Amino acid sequence: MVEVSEQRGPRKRPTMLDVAAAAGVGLRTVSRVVNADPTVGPHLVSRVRAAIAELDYVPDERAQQLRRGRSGTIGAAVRNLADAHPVLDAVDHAAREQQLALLAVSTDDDEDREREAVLSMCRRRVDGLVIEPIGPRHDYLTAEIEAGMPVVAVDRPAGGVAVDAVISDNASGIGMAYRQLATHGHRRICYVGDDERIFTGRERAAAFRACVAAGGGPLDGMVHPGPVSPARVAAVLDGLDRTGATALITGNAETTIEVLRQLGAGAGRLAMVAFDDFPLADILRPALTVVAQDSRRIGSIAIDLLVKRTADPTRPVQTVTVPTGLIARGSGEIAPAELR
Amino acid sequence: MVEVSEQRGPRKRPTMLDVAAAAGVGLRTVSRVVNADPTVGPHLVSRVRAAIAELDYVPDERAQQLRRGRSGTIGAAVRNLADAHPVLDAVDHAAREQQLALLAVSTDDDEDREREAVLSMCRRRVDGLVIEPIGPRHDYLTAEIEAGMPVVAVDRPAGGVAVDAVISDNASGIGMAYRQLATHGHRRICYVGDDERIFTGRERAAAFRACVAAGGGPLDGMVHPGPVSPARVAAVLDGLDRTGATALITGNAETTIEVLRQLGAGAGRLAMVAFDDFPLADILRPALTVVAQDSRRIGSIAIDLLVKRTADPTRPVQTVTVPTGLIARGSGEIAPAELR
DNA sequence: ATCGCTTGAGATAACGTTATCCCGGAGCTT
DNA sequence: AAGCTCCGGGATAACGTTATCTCAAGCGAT
Repeated sequence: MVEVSEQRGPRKRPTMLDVAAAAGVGLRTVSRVVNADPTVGPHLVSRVRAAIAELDYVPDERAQQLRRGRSGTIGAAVRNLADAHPVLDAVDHAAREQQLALLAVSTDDDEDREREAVLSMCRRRVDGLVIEPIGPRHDYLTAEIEAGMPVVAVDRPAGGVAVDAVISDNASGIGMAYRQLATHGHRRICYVGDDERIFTGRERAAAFRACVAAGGGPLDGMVHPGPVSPARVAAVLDGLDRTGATALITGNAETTIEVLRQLGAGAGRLAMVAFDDFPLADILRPALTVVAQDSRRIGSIAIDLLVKRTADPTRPVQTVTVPTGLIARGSGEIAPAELR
Repeated sequence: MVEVSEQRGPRKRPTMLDVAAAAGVGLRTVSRVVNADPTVGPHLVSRVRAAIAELDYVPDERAQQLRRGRSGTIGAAVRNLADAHPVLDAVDHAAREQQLALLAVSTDDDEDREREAVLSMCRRRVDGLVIEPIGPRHDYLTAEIEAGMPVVAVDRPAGGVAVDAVISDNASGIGMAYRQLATHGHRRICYVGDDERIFTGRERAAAFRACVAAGGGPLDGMVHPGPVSPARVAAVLDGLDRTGATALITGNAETTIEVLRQLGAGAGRLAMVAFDDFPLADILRPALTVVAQDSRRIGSIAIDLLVKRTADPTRPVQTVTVPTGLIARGSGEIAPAELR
């Protein structure tokens, strides 16, 4: 399983001083050329350029960062790097436009891990922090924020500390899901989603209750927030017959997938709208109607907030709510009579 | 859409010198305490600790890096951050175990973008580079490698430069897919996959041809390498009837998804094995039989190679091939007679 | 012809760490 | 009791940049 071949040994890296010596100019002049300072004569510029090429000189950005006081890096602590993460991708692209590199770590949905990762990024003096908060409290950031570290929370607000946040309009999303099902004739609609100890779980369950109350449908046995587990999902699905529910709203992607897994071939036996879009949702049969978050916009607003706060650290903290959108694909447009 | 609240202004960050002054000790002693040097008396240790807590001192890792000569960071240039990326996740976890941070950039499948991103990481003096190579040539890395930068290519080998690589056993994977279909009675098997200008596309198409040749089946009109596009996939699917193919092997996830999208409800009309596993493949109907790459292992081997090369830069360059595995879920186990 | 002003370029001091060197005092031997 | 080692701790010089300051030369203006 292992092929072998050869390689040369390493050699020392040239520094600005080496370039200066090779070009026969002062250290500062090399720095000026590297930074495209126009006050260097064209003759010297070309001499320095030649020396740089000759020696394969590559400036050490760590030293630049130290000297300049900025790291040109923003840190992103996201829940997961393995699964699709459109927000991270948007953050990556938006950061790149600002000439910022991205230090990415996954928090694995672990509170301690998040703290550790975030503080590690602070030690690296990143120019800003994008956090998908896990735990309820983020006091450990207080000192950093006071020291001027721009922080923005995405998806959920941070607790116990005043930071900018970008969150999806969960209530409106649930509202669209509910109305879509109601419009297609469903009166008994059930909701299963995340634990209410989690911000999004809390918001979405609350919004669902409000919809039912407003719509006048039955509420008893229809709302199922809680930790995502196969057993809990199974219990909810079993309960559908008892309550006579003909439609289901799932509150997050994880729940959605577990529901789909258990429904299997019986996916057509109830109407369904899922919170969170995901790749392949359009390939399922029936194709899945979803409430999609505008990840690209969330990411770019996050970076935008960071940049703005960097420019003006005293600006008021704000929470931006990004609209969600319903994508009708079929599963939510089945009338009760059409269910098999 | 915007809520406003308040925040305090920033304040200056304390340095080691400030801590030393506050604790009434020498600068060096603070450094020793921070680095847990045992040669500091317990009395001073507690005094320094108190000063650190008092001032909210956080060491500047950039300065440490500059002084120590190592950045404690490895750079990963991957094709895409938006989609699921198990290798990146594995790299993240493996790096963490080595106390290394992860600088992640997406190359967006663009050759120039890759070069730019990689060189940017070199300027940051990352301790190692994990690259999912895009273009055919990576000569731009020569100087860096000679300067001692450890580099490992994943998924595909790098061209024109001697670096370690971790790649999946594409040939064996295609072999398993082919045999699985053959075992279930298929004689006319078709392959559609990536462009042969791309390494994996080339390897997998070649392996498929070898399988057909060995199995004695028809080859004419059965092999369809090329850039992934809806039109090309449509053409291939149309051709299935003409050639009488009863089974299909797809060469990468992108192709697989396009095929599934076009098959829609007709997914049961041919047997299918896909190269590359993806989330939800088990939820499709029929559930998708796949050849899965061992992403976790690829990622951890990549970091392992980086660490080893850091320890011994003169060690021979090696290419590690990681086995792939067939996961039978149904779509590949349909006999020709069962096709509807 | 001298003065002042612009322009190009070098010397030198940071940036915030860690490593090297050195020193003063305690504890030991002879 | 003097000389020795040992050890805790401080002064100071790096690490590789950029910013400030200085200065010499060139040049038009009075």
